[in-house]
Amino acid sequence: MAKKKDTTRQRILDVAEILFSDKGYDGASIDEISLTAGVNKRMIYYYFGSKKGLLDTLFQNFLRESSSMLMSFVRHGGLESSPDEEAEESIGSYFAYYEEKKDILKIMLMESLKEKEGETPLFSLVDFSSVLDASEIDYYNAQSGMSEREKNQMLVTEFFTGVMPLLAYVIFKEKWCGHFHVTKQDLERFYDRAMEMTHMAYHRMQRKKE
Amino acid sequence: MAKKKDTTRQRILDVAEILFSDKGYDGASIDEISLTAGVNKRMIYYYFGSKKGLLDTLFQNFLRESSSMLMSFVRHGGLESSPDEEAEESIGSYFAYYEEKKDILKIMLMESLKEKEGETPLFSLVDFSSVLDASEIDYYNAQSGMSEREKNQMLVTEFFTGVMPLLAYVIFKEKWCGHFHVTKQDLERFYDRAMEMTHMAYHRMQRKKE
Amino acid sequence: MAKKKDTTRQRILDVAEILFSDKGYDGASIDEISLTAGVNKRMIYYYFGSKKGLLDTLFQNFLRESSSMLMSFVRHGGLESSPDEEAEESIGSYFAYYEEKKDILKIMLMESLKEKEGETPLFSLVDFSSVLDASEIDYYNAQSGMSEREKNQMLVTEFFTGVMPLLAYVIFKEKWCGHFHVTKQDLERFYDRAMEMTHMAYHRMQRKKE
Amino acid sequence: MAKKKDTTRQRILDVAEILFSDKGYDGASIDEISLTAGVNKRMIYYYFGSKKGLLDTLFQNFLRESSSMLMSFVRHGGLESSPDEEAEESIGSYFAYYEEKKDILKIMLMESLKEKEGETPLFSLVDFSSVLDASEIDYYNAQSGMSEREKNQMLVTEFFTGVMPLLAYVIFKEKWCGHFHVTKQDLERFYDRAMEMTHMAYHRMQRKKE
DNA sequence: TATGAATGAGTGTTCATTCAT
DNA sequence: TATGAATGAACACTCATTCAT
Repeated sequence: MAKKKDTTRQRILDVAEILFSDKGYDGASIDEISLTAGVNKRMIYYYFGSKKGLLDTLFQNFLRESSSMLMSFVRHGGLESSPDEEAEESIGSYFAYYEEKKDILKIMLMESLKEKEGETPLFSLVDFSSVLDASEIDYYNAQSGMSEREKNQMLVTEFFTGVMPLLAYVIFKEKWCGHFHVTKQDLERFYDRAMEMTHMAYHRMQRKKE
Repeated sequence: MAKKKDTTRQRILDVAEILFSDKGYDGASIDEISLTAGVNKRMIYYYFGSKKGLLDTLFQNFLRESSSMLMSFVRHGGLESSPDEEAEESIGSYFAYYEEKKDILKIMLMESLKEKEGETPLFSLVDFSSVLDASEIDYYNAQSGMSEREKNQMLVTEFFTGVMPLLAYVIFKEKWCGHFHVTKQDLERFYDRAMEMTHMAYHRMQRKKE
Repeated sequence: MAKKKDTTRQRILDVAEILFSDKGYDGASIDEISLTAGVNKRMIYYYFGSKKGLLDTLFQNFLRESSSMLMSFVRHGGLESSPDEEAEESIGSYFAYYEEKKDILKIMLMESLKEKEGETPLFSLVDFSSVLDASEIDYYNAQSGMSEREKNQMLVTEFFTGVMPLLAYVIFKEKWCGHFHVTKQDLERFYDRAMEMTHMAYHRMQRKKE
Repeated sequence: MAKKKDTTRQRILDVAEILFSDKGYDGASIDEISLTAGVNKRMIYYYFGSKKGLLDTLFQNFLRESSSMLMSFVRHGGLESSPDEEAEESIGSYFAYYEEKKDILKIMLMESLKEKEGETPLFSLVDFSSVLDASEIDYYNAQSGMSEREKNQMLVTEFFTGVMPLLAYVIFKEKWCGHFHVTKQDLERFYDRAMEMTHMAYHRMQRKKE
């Protein structure tokens, strides 16, 4: 049914994701997006209202998709309550997901760096409060047995020593290989090892505590 | 060195650093920079040739300054060969330096995210080869007793699990506090603790090995 | 006459009258009209062919309505041949009619100000030739006993010192009250008095002559 | 001195006055103005900041010019305190001034018809409060011996039965001649006669009263 | 009667850069 | 060193109108 109908809209979204990621939101022009997508410029305004509306749609689509991942992660008690093998697997799926979504993640990082609005889209990657409703949060809090302080500590640790390195890795992978003359396979080994020795070591220790 | 002579030039540099940091290189216009700095637009071209030249000057000034820090770090054998207290101190000075230079660091991150040019200014933060000459590098390599592979592993670990978290912290500090409703002091404690449990734990282990 | 049939068409006309009056013909867009009227944009073209066609329909509807008023006015010999009380009453109905139709009158004034086309819709307010057929005009001319010159003088006097002040009054009423801080009631009294002392005084004198 | 310097700016103003008058503010585009004036489009923004700024400049220039006329009119006690011949002469100069400034007057009328902003530039034609300072107004009030109510009555009478007819006359003169097939000379006679019998008659009566 | 999708030309505005002095 | 004036190309966005169904 929605075949012919959605191609134009979807083609715009696909092209916008690539161009925003490559040149930044400001650097990519409506003209270039419409030209690359092979659609009339006006169609972007027909479907998304404005350039900002196009960006917001990209973000919302991503959040809708990724929220299920974040929710299942939270519901299963995070990494700490799982046995080592499960945790590894969970990490692996995160790794793959970030690889797949690197374009939109890069756009989110870029937009988060701007000073103007209070919005910092990147925080949505670790902020369940935006994806769970109040009752779920209460339930989770009760079950996890963590104080507010412990929860904040966990968020900070996850974001700055877990998410940010992974984000940087998927974004800078190619450039690093080119600059430092290493193969992709080697870089992946180095990165895995680095995370193993730092962030993963911390998670292992946390699990032992319990 | 001259005084009157440099005020115009320096004022341009100061304003450009702030505006590029706030709005991005593309987002800040020559008109706005000259207006904010209170100088004639033409002066920017007189001193820096182009908008790109202005950005390059900012980067070069930063690299000239920070290279001495990186060099002394390298010459003393990195963190591994130092006793714990010295290492702590060294880390502390890094922390303070990044705080102070957060504007230019943010610009470097932003520019590094762009796809077009091969340049990734952010890598200069860990790449001694750009700051040491060949003979020094040879000497350092011989002295450190590290294989090429070990050196690469170290670079990756430092960049992704050391530099990136710190960079993210100085850049997102204010925004994090606003979004998650924590005080600056608390966030700093959380961040310190996070780094302690991950990156610093790894450094401690490295030092023990030797 | 049909009911369901005319709602869409009529809704478009109603909205167009308001929006053209508020923002001018150029300032009001087809998009806004269709959105406000809650009808599909294409319907405007179905019913009126073009934006210009919509405007023309508004004008024609008004002229069809007002022509009967103008005709009865002319047939009864204008204000001059009536006794004072009838004249007063006639004036009063004009006043009320202009109040009621101020939106369309305002549009006619706006369009009359444009230079391009030869059309000056506002003139239709005093030009019986557009509303009477040739034989009626001949009959009227013979009966009134006015020369061509006297007729032209009368038209000029009516339009510039009768119609224009009334038009300006209904259009600028609200704005005048806001700007000069007078109540609507006071303004109406001032305006009535002004017309009494100028235009009405002239009509009284004309009646006395005969 | 200011010769070469002012040509571009002045040429823009001249062309804008004509095009705004012919096609309306919305109907005349920046492209057309710059093209007709033979200047680069950007120069309009260089000198006036925006299209609105260009319009405002036109209005301000007119007000600065005409304010002296309005002030001298007010200072000499209006028409009422002058002998008949002087009054006639004063009226004559008004007539000529409106003829000369008909373009800008037409723009002011057009803009006054728009609903949006509270501004009604046309009112400035009779509102001394915008052109005199407080002490002058007080002096004038004391001297004229008019009550607030009498002053308001006078403003209303002047605007609706004096200014509006004259405005309509200078704006619609050509179109009237074309539509009703009368010569310019005849129309002027008709108009003069109409004003003589209405507005001027009122002024004569006012003067007699005193 | 009705509609969602599509179009090309045009809107006001801003860009980094250069000219002449 | 400094400056006011000028430029062409690009920017995001809107216009009245038409297509296929």
